[in-house]
Amino acid sequence: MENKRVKSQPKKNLWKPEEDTILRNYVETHGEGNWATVSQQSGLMRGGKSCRLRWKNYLRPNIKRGGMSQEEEDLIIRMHKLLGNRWSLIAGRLPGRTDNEVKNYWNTHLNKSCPRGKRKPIHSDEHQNTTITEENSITNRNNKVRRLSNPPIITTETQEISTPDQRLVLEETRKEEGSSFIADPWTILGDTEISFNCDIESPIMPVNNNAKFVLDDEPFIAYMDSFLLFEAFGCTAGEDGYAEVGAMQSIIP
DNA sequence: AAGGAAATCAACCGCTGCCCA
DNA sequence: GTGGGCAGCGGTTGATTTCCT
Repeated sequence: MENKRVKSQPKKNLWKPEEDTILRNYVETHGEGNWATVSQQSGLMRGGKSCRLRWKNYLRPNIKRGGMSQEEEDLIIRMHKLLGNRWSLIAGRLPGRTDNEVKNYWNTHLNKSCPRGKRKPIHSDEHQNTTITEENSITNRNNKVRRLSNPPIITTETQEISTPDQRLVLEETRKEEGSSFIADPWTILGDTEISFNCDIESPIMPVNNNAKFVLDDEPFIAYMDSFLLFEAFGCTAGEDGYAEVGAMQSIIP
């Protein structure tokens, strides 16, 4: 079976090792970008898009291949719940993973209402421990069910985080990027009700409020986090530059 | 062993947004 | 202001692999 691909001439334009070498050498010499001219200058009979995709998804340094870890899978699930099919943003939270890979992984491993099939899962032991048990919940290794969506609760002073999952995502972001809340803006109100004070200080939208969100490492990621945070919670900049809170219902089904 | 069904994933396609002249 | 070129993104396709009967 292994040799099928070798024996039969592929109809699709799969990349050959020599093409990979040419492209890799070209990019290492000239740098990324100008994909439209790569094919002409390198001699590759490929379109710019194809070259860009091949480089981005397979040849780029630090690309991580192989099965997703439990942590990565968890993160994908949570990020997808929060962001939807924004694969590039989700992949941005997974070092070494590409949007294409994340998308494929979601479609083949995670986006199944009724998991079944003849094949063994790639990580059968992991899938055994993490399964989507119903539409809005996840069972983790410890067999604890985490609810993924609850009706949002809005108060006048603070915005409620409708799901503990949303807090997990943002807390993980904080941990991973070395960001720090000067004062924890989160307030747990009950089992599933968590309050978040949306007065946030960030590199792109400084405000001087009681709860400050400071991202001091990796400016780009911090920028993205700020963006995500503001986008996710419907924050917009007010006239005075202060963050204003929009309707959270708009992002929560 | 053979054939069919299902799963996987690399690659392509089309659309959108940004940049620059 | 606008039109062309390019990069990036998400959706889709289809070849290949794997499993079951």
